[in-house]
Amino acid sequence: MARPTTVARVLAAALDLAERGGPSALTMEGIAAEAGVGKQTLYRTWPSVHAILFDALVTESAAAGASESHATTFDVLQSTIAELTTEPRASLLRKLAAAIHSDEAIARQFHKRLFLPQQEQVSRLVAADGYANPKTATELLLAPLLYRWFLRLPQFTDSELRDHVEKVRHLERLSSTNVSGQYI
Amino acid sequence: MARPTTVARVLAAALDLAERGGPSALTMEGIAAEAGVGKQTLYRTWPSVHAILFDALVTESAAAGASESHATTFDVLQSTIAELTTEPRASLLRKLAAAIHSDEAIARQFHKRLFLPQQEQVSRLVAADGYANPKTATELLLAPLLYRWFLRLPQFTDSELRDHVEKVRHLERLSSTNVSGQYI
Amino acid sequence: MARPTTVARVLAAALDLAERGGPSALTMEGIAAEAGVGKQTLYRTWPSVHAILFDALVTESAAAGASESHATTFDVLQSTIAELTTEPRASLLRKLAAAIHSDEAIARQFHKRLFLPQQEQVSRLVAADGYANPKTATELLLAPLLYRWFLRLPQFTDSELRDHVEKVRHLERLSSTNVSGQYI
Amino acid sequence: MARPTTVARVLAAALDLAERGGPSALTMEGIAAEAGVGKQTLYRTWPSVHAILFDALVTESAAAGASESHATTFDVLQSTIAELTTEPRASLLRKLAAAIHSDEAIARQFHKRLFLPQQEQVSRLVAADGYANPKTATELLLAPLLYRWFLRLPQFTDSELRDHVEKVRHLERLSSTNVSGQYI
DNA sequence: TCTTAAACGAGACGGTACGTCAAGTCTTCGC
DNA sequence: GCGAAGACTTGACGTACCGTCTCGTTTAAGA
Repeated sequence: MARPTTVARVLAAALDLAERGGPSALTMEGIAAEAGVGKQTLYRTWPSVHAILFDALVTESAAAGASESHATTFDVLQSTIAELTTEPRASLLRKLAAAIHSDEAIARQFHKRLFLPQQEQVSRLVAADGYANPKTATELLLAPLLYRWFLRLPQFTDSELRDHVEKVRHLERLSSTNVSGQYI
Repeated sequence: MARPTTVARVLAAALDLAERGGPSALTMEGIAAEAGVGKQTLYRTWPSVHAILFDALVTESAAAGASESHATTFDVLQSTIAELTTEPRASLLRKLAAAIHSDEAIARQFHKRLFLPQQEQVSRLVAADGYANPKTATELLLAPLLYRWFLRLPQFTDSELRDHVEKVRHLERLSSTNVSGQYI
Repeated sequence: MARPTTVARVLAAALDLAERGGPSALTMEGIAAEAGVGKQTLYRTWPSVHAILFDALVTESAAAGASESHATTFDVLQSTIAELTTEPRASLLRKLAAAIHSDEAIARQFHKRLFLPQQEQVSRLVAADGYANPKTATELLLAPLLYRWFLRLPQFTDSELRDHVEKVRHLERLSSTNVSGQYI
Repeated sequence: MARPTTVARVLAAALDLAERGGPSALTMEGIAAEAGVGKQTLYRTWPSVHAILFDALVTESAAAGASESHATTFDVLQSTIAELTTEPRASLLRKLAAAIHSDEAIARQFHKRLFLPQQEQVSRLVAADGYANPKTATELLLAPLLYRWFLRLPQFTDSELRDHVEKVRHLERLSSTNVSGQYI
């Protein structure tokens, strides 16, 4: 519907504002002004600021990430941390995260479009590593990262992250033992 | 500064609105109208909606919780989940959580006034249980709960929660073994 | 420039909208949508809504009126009233009348293309009736009609109109007497 | 409701804009900006631009006119013409007149608050002059003035106006004769 | 007991952003 | 390659809250 150049200008403006003005600058009016675009053009294509942010994030991922194949669980988590803390992505994510708490639909979108891909990457590696319960292992691996990001605590350093991965690995080996006899 | 009856009316109004209208109804104007109070009365006592919410949450805790002494780690986590999902507390927490993402000061307040008490309760029990690293154990226990709340995933059922606690307990026993030699 | 079918569709759409939606529905966008035509097609042929309305009025006159030869002054005034009060012409005229007050050019067009013909028809009859001052007589005859239409007062009934015409006729006879001696 | 100083600023701004920018500048946003006032302040007191214009006109009348007692019919009509042609009143009236054609409620307000007082002044003088039908005489006197204003024709000069008044006076004397026998 | 200063309700105020509508211009694509 | 469809910028609409600021009016304590 919208012309490609217009879309590009809008998403670039969103990224710019995220980096320069912080999350509170990410308003429909602000983006329109920054992009040199009418408000109606925004509303014609995106129903809300959040929709723009999703597109901006996806675009930015496509541009930046460009599918590096991560070798290890550690690498994926490390790059997840990078995503959560590097601007402008961090600002966009914060803004979306705020919206998650007022609108369940946005929560679903966030989960599906932004979080699941990350999660599945971890899951695949975890499964390849022979964990007994890849699903819970993935949660145990990722949850503390998100927990620290959400509460704005200091993130894992590389060595802490390494320990964290090791710990969960051992846990899962233990679990598999458990399942096979000791506790059932 | 403010009269006790006024404070009570305001906090009650905040709780009412949280339950009835969802997080988006929690505005200064809405609370003032609901409480039958002038806006300036609100601003005289609280600098922002968030400050009111903190007070409302603390008050509600005092009224409801009234310091049950939880015997086990499981019980504490179970009641944490209840807090995260029972109205009106859930709505207030969502609203605050949203603000966390736009204001670091609120994040600190949230962490200090609402989250740390919970965390320390867990920590004490965990330490009493003889975990080698109570701090990381606490994080491993709590993070998945918050993770699911944040992403609005289905929360742990009682049996899942029991498994989760067991898993972390074994992990920490293993870790302590590790530390003493096997893996280093 | 525009194809005859397009022109017809546009003018028909204008008449339709005038009848159905009242004067506020007569916008470029509305007419384009109603006619199933791009906006640029409108602007290519007509510079403004008003231009379309003029064309629609002229077309409608041609279709409806088809030049009945009115015998008497009374008949002409009666049919003038009918024009001012019968849809869809009434709505188009109201819309144009509104524009008269913001744009002098439209006032001139209105006067020249829509009002003068009416006026001259009256003038001819009045002159034929032997009035001393056909010009002022015409004004005295027409002004009250327009005055009532403009202020949305109840229009002349047939008998009131008959009295009105009689009164002006006598006035003019008196005037001619005056002119010939009594007051000069 | 609104504070007197605010009202004064708003009405002054409306008069200023009418004089400087023409009728198209008389928008809610424009007035708010010119008056240095929030839009909500306008909407709190007046439902529309037109309501502001009515107030501005009434205020301006009160300030300017200040109840000159007109001696003669001619004087009243002369001052009516002045009102219709002197800025900023002329611009405000044009703007209102435009609205009359899209909204009947405004027509009623216009008639009641702005036109009737004028009309009654004429009526009183006409009745004092011993006209047989003061109501129709008033209409005959005023209609041509409004007619020329509406169609933006040149207004009556003083001498034309004098003739016009004389003519209607004679007409009415004739009418009274009629009524008493000749034509009934 | 009376006064007096504060806290109060009410809500006007200047702002910012919302989401919508129409104006008039510019671009793309199908016939 | 012309013209219909419609995307574009602009600007006004009317609304919701923001945080500040008067207003009188309680209300509670000290004189």
